[in-house]
Amino acid sequence: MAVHKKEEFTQKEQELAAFAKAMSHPARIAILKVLANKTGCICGEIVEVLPLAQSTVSQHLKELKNAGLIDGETDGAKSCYCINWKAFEKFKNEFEILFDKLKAKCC
Amino acid sequence: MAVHKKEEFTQKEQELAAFAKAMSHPARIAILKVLANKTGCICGEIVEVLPLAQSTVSQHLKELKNAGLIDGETDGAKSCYCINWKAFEKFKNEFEILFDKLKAKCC
DNA sequence: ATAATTAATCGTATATTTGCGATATACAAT
DNA sequence: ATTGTATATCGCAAATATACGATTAATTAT
Repeated sequence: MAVHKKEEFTQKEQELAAFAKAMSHPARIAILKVLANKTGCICGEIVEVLPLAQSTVSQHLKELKNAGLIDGETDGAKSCYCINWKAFEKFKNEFEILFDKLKAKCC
Repeated sequence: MAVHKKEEFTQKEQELAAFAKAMSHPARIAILKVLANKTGCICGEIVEVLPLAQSTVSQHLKELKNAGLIDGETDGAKSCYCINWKAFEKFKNEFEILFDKLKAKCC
């Protein structure tokens, strides 16, 4: 795009969009699923279950972390990731504010 | 990307990702807001409230329609759009299946 | 019939995303 | 000390997304 126009929108709109963007790739959905289906955090096990190169998975993890959807800490060779449920709660609420309360008027 | 890898993921994962992708731009969130805040469908009025060129808005509308988030019909010069609430319901359900039922185990 | 209005589409420039191999880094095991 | 293992980062190529102006198509107003 020639110029960025994203700044022209409201904070909430940008937040929701950024959240959605983080979930806009099946690999990242798959990663979230793996994390959500386990209690607590996961160390390793993520690269193996995905049909992608290790570097690619690492990149997707980084994006999810940047977006705040997951927490992750690296101690040397190993690293652990887990879902940031608080962030999901926030997203869910905003999503509901946006739509649920208006559903009665549905066409 | 050199090769498409999206097909390697499950149908559900791809659906959720596609849905999220449609909402991954603040302009599209803003459009959905405008549509959601009115009863029924809206003819016109959309281009004026967005800080984007008419052609750009039209493109965003097309993407939302392709993703199934909105319905739209064009009769000549005018066109009308409205939210596809059924699609939103579906997304919301899948989203909840993915996360809500697991929240109890939260770390 | 002509002009004005509305909205989709085309062509194009630029930015971002996706993906991988290669490399780097950090620790663990031998 | 050397080797192995796990993961992050770099650099690149290809695909997609974003944005706009110009054009087109269809309708409405004059």
